Amino acid sequence: MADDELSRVFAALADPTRRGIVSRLAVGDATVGELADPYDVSIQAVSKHIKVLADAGLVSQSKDAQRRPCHLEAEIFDLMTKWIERYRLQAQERYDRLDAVLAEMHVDQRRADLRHLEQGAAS
Amino acid sequence: MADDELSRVFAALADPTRRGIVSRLAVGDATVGELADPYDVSIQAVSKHIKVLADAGLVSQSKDAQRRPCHLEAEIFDLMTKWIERYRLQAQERYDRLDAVLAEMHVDQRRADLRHLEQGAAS
DNA sequence: TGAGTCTTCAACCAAGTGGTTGACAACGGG
DNA sequence: CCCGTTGTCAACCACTTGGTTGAAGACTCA
Repeated sequence: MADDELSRVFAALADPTRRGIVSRLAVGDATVGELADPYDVSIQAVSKHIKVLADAGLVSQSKDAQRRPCHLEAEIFDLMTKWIERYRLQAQERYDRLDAVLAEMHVDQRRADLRHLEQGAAS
Repeated sequence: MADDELSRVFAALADPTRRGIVSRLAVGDATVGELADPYDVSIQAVSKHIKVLADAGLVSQSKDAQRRPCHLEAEIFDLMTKWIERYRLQAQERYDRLDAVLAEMHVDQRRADLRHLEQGAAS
């Protein structure tokens, strides 16, 4: 994986455990232990997942005694959404233009049919 | 990487070369060779990238003699967008509620200040 | 048919990923 | 001050990934 930001964000979300952590954090902040609870992997593994999310800018951690409450950084989603929307819309416009071309072809075809009918009637 | 669809889509886009291919395809369909042209990796590597995108449902390929024109399947973007929006909005609402709470605290603080002032004036 | 073009398949390799266990740092409550 | 709790770091392992090269399949054209 390349180390640019967009790559890190997509890669971070390409794992169901990490997406689960994100969806849990959308409800509210939580400690590493709380986040690890639903999963049957070690707490160290979850700690690593959180590090990946933090490196991607999706999550931040603060200090509360020996606890490290995790917080979802929702702004970073915009980066993804913008990238996605750019190409989704671009592709959509292309399809719309294609539809327009096809519609125009149908009009032309109808005109040709009409001419053909007229010629047939004349002969 | 887990093999569920959302994971495949995110993982597919977690690579700058594959995002480049997607952005090229948003302009219009292209053959494997055309897609490989801008990159200084082998055509086989690009063919593999296209396979990853196809397995994620982001790209489809048709047949034109020995060519395999690639086509962007924009609908699959909706899957991601929906996932992202769900948690982005959920988090946003939470922040809005927090803002409301903070605003209310400020109001309470102003009331307390006011009482304090009144008491100070009375004493 | 035979040469040339476009693409994929197969085998291989270095580097990265997600998991483990063990050690340890940091902190709060008896 | 020690002990339990919380979390990270380090080393290791199996597996995946992104790249390579070489061969072969599928097709066109002379």
